Amino acid sequence: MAMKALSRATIYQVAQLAGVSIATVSRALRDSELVTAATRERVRAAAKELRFTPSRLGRSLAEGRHAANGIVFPELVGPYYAEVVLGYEAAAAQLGTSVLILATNGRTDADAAVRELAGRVDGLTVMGRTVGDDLVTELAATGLPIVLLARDPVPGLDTVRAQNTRTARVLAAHLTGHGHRRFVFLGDPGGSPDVAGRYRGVRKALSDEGVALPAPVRLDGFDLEAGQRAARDLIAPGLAVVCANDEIALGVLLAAEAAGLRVPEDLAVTGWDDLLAARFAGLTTVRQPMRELGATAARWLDRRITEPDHPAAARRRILPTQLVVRRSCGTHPPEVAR
Amino acid sequence: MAMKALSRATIYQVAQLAGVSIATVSRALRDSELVTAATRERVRAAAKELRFTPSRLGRSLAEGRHAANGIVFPELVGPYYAEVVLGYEAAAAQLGTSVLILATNGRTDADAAVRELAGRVDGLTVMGRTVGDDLVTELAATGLPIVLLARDPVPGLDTVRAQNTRTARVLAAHLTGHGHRRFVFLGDPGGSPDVAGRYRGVRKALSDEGVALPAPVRLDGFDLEAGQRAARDLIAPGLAVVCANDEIALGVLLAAEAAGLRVPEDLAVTGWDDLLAARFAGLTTVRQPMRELGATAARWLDRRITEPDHPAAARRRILPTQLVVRRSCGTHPPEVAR
DNA sequence: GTGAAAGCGCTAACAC
DNA sequence: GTGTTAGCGCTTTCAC
Repeated sequence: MAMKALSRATIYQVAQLAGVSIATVSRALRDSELVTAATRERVRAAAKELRFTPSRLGRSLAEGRHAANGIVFPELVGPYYAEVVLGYEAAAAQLGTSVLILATNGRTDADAAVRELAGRVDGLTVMGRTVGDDLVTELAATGLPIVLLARDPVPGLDTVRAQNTRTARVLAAHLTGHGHRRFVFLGDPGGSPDVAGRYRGVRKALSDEGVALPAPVRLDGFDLEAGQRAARDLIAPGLAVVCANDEIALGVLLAAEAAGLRVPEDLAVTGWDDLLAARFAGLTTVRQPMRELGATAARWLDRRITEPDHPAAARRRILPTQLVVRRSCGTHPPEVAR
Repeated sequence: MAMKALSRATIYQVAQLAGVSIATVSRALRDSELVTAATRERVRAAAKELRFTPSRLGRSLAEGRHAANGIVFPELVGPYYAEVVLGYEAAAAQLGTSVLILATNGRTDADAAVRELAGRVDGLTVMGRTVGDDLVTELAATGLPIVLLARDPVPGLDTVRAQNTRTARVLAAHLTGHGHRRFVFLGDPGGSPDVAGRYRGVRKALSDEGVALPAPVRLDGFDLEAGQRAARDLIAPGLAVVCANDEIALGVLLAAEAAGLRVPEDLAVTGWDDLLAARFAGLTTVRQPMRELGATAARWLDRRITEPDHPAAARRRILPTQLVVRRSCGTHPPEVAR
């Protein structure tokens, strides 16, 4: 009987108890073919009695790998990033690797935090507006596998993103189809590559129809309050407000209600992401495959990690997104569901 | 000029380049007082030239600590867990530790995954319905600091949770105040300690007023679809439907609409969590301090890790929650805002 | 089949 | 002040 297991047992103790060398313990526990069934059993029993679990640190140091990878994202507020991270974690777990998360979240020392993270993982997924391309390039140059997610491509690196520009054009066309001619875009294209793409798409579709899209209205955030504040001194009857994401759009909806403007009769509003709230707010928006974004990044990264000798060309994938028409974009025939 | 930095530099290379021993490199880079300014500079320069960053593995192995801790949660679906995890990450980052996340998410090998995670961290936060108390106790017995989050206490371990029972009583009283007398509870108390507390509170408050609460209606999930399905063959005029969380409640709302029942005239519905969608659905619910839950757990865990010699008694904290009255619970005077 | 021993990259005693 | 050296806990040649 083992008396205590307070300080974790090491491979040496198991070896001693089983009457073998540490090498044999290592082999036996890893199901190597080079051990007798009898020895294996003896070692197993000893390990069990001592409640032995190999030290991750010792193992990683010896193997030269962490069996973990990291994801860096701007913030976990709002369901969007959460869903992406969940998809990532689920895929990584399936591949047998642990996940370290890092939210840069307006942190001033984001670079340092990412560098630190880089030292703990076999590869890194870098999302959107977190750190600059220079750091990404620098880390990639050290041989660290990196996948870019929802972010402008960098030569030589895999990139996964969602369709922005094209669906934004569809969205804009839908709005002009409703007869809208006066537009504003709420959100900072400089704040995220995704938003930049959406802005471009809307502007393009509008200019194709001879409608001008003013410069984007930059907000001090991506959340509901930011949208609400901005909308207050902006909204007016006849306007179509295209928002960078759903939270902003929901803020606009609240502001409109407060101002006594009806949506969509007086004001059209659209979002992006198709959050749960969008459905209940009757918000026209664009759905994106959030989990799939995360899962794809995790799988690609794993491939880069496990096949380092396979320096395949950088891959790029753009996952499709989809316009979801609800009430907020204009008056529809009655059969249009919520 | 360093020619390449493809394979990461080690402390030995820096030592050689600087013409000192590895011990001096270690000291210089860690701002030890035991090095001349001149030496320090020389080492710094060499390290910079080689783009040297100490190996996390080597360092952790030598120090005997990971400088990381983990959080285990059931799933990241729904904004609730995401917010908790964000609060956790933010607090941990401030304390200088990395965060490993693990979503058990219905995984059958949750125990194994948690054991594996336990080997990578200095401490663990275990949330809700993930793994059993037996495993938690076992891990705690090895000396691993553990904090329980949104989960029934285990002797000797710190526990952080949100107020459930008491606010549930307030909620139920509010409903009877509206005149409701027929109730159902949607959600499985066995599926989460939080839900169990909510059910207890509602039942208690009702029985205090001589109203009986039937056995809970167990769902096959905690999401919108589950609520929708369950509501279909359940809802009837005059019923007050108390839901375990907002997503279920939102599902009920959709089912009610489909069935041609008006809320709150024909049917009262309440949720729990105060998701963004609840606001737009006019759903009466209970707000909980999600980020604060995560942040508190992270801070408590850090304290346990950094002060192992301080075997303070197990702490328990119940963070307050708050009833948010909207339209769905009953007809209100006009001044009740959304 | 099994053991001895050499690392993996660092930190921290202990010498000088 | 700086260097030497012994670990930290494992994996993996290389002998036997």
